[in-house]
Amino acid sequence: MASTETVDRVTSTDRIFEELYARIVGLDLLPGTKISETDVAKSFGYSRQPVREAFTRLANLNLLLIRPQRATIVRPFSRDLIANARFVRAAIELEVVRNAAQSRDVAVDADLKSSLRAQQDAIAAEDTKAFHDLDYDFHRLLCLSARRPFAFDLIATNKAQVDRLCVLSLTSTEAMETLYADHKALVQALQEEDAGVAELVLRQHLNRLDPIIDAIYTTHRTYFDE
Amino acid sequence: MASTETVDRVTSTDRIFEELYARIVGLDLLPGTKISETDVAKSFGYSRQPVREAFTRLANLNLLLIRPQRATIVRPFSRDLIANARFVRAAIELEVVRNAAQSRDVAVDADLKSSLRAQQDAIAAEDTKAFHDLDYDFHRLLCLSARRPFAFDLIATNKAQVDRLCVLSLTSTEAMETLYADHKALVQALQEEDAGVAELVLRQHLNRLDPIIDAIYTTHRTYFDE
DNA sequence: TCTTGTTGACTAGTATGCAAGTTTTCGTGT
DNA sequence: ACACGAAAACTTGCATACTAGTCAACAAGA
Repeated sequence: MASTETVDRVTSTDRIFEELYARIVGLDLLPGTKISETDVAKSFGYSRQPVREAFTRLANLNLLLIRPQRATIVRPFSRDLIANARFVRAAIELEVVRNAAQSRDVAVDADLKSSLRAQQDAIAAEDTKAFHDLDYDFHRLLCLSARRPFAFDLIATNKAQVDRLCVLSLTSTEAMETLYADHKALVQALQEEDAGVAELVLRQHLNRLDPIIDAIYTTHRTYFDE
Repeated sequence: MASTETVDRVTSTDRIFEELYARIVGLDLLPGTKISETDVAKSFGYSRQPVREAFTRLANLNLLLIRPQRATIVRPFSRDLIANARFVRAAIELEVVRNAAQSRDVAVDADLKSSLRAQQDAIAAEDTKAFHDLDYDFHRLLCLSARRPFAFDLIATNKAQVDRLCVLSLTSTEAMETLYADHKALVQALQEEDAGVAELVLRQHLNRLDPIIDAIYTTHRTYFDE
């Protein structure tokens, strides 16, 4: 989770963390699921120790809930935590686009444009998975454009909280087109160095999650902790 | 570091973490200092295990640098990391005051006012330590006022990176008065629900660190990793 | 004197066993 | 049948031993 700048060396802990992270965010492991250090250790063929360290990392990301002497569970959704994650992501990304609008790294412009084209292709192919990946990359490029690459780590962390929820909601073609339009408008605002418009577009973009999250809350309340 | 909402139970890891955290941020442990799991374990009377877990927590906060099979050191200052921490803190806190200006929890107003008065007292007494604590509390109150208490966790985390640096710079009475004036102007802007002014005041407030950090960089370059 | 190779004292990563506390199960008494 | 209590089967927290890799000191050679 971007704590060390160099790759150094991949440890058992890293492998276990990556695997569990993907399974939790991909809802392969549902919220509330009990998950035992011993069991995971057996299934991976490692001892409890690296599993334990992977668990603490995941708990730091609010993906696991570890309680002394009690079973560790995949953290249920929490409207508070989701609101917090969205707040943080919005705060960071808004400052990113404000910075980008004022002093942009034009070397990234080509990548942004090419990302937009690829997004169009994904929409034409109705490939929601590809579009999701491109969306991830687009927001990463925004941070690069503002010369704040590190900022994307925080955005990604908080995005994961919400993404885990949104797996429950199928993305329609119209939704993708809306998001694409936002992206396009955002790039244009940045090129025109109009921080005000960029901020407005981004706020609207991020707020599009509101109805989706509300809908999931009503249909999947069992996965929430409230 | 606000990963679990309930207090649950204080573990050995918690105690070691708290102690080391205070010593690192207070510069009792200087940047670059080698710090061994075994030695710390001995001095605390625990085994390596809880020390190890405390270390990983501190590494997550960018206060320690852990490298496989190499000595763990107190993380040297890094202008990049400091810039990052300041960026994140600014982004969060700006969004906090914008929210506060639009819909404020008036129940916190009394606390803000009383904090301002206490700050005046600390200045009169030339008590920099007390003022620093009050400053910490003031910014916490701002988050409460915006109904975003959790946001302060992130602010505090990133503030710590910078605070660790600023211990090297003695706070003068004039500096305190400037900061106090900022605080006062900020509260007034919030009461007038003027988000624009509040944002400007806060940006200026946070930017007052610029010359201080530059000065420390020139005078204490040995503590930096560049 | 300077360079280089070897050796030994470090380091963190991992495995495993025990302790302390929680949850579940199941049998007993009403 | 139901309530209750004891015990067994879990859980994580912590201690300790071992492994593999890094670094520093020092001796031998140029």
